[in-house]
Amino acid sequence: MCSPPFASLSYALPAWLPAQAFSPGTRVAVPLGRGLRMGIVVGQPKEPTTPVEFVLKFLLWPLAATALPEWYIELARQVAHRQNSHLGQILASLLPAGLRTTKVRLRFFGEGKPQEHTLRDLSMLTPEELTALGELWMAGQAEVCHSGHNPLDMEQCALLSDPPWPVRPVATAQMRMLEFLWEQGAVTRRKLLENFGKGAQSTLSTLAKRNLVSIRPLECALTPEEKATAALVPEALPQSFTLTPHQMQVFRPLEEALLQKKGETHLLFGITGSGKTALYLELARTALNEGKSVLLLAPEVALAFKLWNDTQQALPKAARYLFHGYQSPTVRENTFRALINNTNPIIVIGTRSALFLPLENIGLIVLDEEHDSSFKQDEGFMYQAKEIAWYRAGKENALLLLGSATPDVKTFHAAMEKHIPVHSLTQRVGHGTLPAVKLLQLPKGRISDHLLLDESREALRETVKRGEQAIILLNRRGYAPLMYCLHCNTVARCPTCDIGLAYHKGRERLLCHYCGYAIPFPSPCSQCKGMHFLPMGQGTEKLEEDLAALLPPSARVLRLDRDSTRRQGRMEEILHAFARKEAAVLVGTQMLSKGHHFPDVTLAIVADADIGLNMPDYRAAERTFQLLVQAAGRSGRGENPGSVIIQTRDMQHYCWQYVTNADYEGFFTQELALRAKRRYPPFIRLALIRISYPMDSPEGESEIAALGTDLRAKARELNITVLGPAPAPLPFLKGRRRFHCLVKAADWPSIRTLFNAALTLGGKTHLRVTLDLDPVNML
DNA sequence: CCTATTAGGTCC
DNA sequence: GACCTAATAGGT
Repeated sequence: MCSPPFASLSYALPAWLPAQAFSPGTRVAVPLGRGLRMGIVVGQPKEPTTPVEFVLKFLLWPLAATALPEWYIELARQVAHRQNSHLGQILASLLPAGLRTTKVRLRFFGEGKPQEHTLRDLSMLTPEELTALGELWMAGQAEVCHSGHNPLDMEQCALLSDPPWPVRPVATAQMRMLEFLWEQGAVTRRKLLENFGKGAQSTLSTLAKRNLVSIRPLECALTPEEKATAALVPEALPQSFTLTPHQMQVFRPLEEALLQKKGETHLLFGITGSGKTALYLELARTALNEGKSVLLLAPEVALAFKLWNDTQQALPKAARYLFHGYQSPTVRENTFRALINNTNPIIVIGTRSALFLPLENIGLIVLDEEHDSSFKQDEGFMYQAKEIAWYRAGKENALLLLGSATPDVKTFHAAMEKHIPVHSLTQRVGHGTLPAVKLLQLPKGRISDHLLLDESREALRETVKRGEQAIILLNRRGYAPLMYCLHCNTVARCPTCDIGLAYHKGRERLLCHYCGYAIPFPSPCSQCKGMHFLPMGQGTEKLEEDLAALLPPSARVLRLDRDSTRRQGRMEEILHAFARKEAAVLVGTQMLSKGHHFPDVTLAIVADADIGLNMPDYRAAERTFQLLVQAAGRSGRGENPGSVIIQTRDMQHYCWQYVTNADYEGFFTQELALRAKRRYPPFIRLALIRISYPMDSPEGESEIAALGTDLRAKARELNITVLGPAPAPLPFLKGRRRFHCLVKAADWPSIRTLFNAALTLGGKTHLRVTLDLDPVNML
């Protein structure tokens, strides 16, 4: 059952269709209660199990002639077990929306004109009539029509410009709709109208008339933006994918591992700019020649897109599919359908969700930038793509290749322990050498007007004067992270999260980065009605503004962060404009540190290197190291040598010496020693039990205490360490009070046992308790 | 005493 | 999630 109650229920095989029409994996319509539901046949017990306590209902009708492969159900079963959730729940989140609906019409081609039935119609027919239709179905004389042809579902609404929008402040309906689209991205017309109720249609058409919002038909393959970008690429990225002798040395053993089909995992440890992509593509070619399919995964859409374009160049004849979470449901559904029971060798390129496509006959799975935290989904149903990829590769006897310049400490530890073979690329392609790195001391305590130190500013001016490009990394979006009211000496805070509101100048809003709460700005202080505020600290928006004043007017500055890329296709536009040298400087958050290839960038500045270092997370140093090495790797990839400036308040931190020398192994050794001493992964298994209750619930506090006592008692029994429950680093969020329990154990099963115990002991309380194995986000 | 509202459980 | 039932509060 793929909608609540998500349970596995038993149904009787009907007389009107043979059993093979309902083989495992078939999507079926079944009666439930007095309605109809969509479900998936997960098995056929040979003999009736227990004596029947109730009368079974009949399966009504299959929703497709081809079933999902059995391994797919097994994969879902494994995931469900690990999450300890229902199989139906998992299947529901894996299947694209169109395959979960019962709103279909069945068309039967008998004698005379074809007859159409909805499922509700079918459930009213007599067994004799159904038998007649069953014969047509089995003879292939029937089809399933998805009634997605309603224009409401086929049109997509998207913003055409960034805020602030030229709308009168009194036009609240228009403003709300624009804000909604900004938050949600492109949505179907139905979704938009459902969210705004009556009058929405006229608001929408006004916005469309004023060219603020576009209404376009949904495309079935690529969105218009994607097509435009794909067409742009050859001129923007003239890259060669012929392997150098150095790359060949690494390619041979990997090729051999691929051909042996033993389901092995290998690590490709190659410095930034060493041409890992060329190796992936050459291996993909090998796999295709073997008649095997290939799955190429990147941590985020922009990088998946880059791989997509690279594949186009290197393997123009291969059948390819792009798949990621920002595609429209229709596009994703089409890809999903096309892959069911496909046996031809094809390449699928995408983000982590592409792992759950029903792609078969896989010879190679690549996880590029394997250390990236985006490979873990940490909301909804949580999974680590690396584990799923490992499972899939094992089942398919495919080669799983993990690639990174800064591997996950856990992966590298496994490699050092000889569990995974490592292949190193130690030279940059072409003339590129690794950039020289310089550390600069930021003044302690005092908040200065300018984020960039004189030396950084000078280096920036020089770079621009030479006609080269620079990138500046600042991991803080918005204009200012805090707004200080000069009248009552307080900071504007989010009412539900108690976090300082960040000022976003372009949007003319103060907003909470954790729950999305937004208020217009300027507006009077909520405490004292004062109108005088002092922005504190600097975000990317402010930096962009300062740079415009610092540099000659001819040197344009572009900004890449979550705000500037909200509109569909904007990220590609910005990256391509920068690649085409339409701007001299690109300012951005960590988005810009990842994988992009700009040959003319010779300077990378990390404006505030300490931001990530002070996070309450045992991986803070690892993350910072990875981020900085990746960012540094953007510099000096072309003919000219590059340099990197890192501004920090804490010159003494052990992280920096390894960053300046790009010494991964040195960092690894020190980090590992620290983790062994402090008992952190990879030496133990770490999990986080998140507990929260509504702020207005008076029972919460005592219930937490009771649960804590139970947990610790159970933990002693299982020989597990439990710390807490303690208030979470963000103690209030979205109107809930939040607590954490940090769990350290020797293995995963005992943690799961503990958690299940906690759930039953907790029983019916006001608490919401969730388990996060190997948490990525510790806030 | 009757009806409107709601919390809780079941669906095969 | 949708729907049914039992329990409860509020009104006549």
